[in-house]
Amino acid sequence: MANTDFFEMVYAVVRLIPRGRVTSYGAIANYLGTKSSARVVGYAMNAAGKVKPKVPAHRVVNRNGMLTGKLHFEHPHQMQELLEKENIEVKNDQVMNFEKLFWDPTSELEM
DNA sequence: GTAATGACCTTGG
DNA sequence: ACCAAGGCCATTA
Repeated sequence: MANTDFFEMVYAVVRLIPRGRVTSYGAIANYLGTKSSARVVGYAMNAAGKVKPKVPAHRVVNRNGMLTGKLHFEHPHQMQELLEKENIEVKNDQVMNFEKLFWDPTSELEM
């Protein structure tokens, strides 16, 4: 039953995120054409851990580069750990050099 | 079917 | 500059 194609779209983009790179909900929503539905993107991440294959939701942060969804992970500290493993510096639940590591699908994919 | 919530973003005071 | 409120889309109760 075609589970919300919107979700799969989000998953596809998130899975395309290069290693050591991060993106924001609004960026994905914007790429999908529904920048107003940034909340829905976040909601999609809610089921990310239930979808197959699993989606690297740890590479998705809010516009401020803050790990807002880390609390929603199976293990809150896991998100920061994964990000650090990707060579990404995380301090105070915030991604350092966020603008530098920011990966915008609209610019990388859609161009 | 209506109401409330949410891993957000934008705009107004 | 900082604080507050609204809007959008989908899911769940």
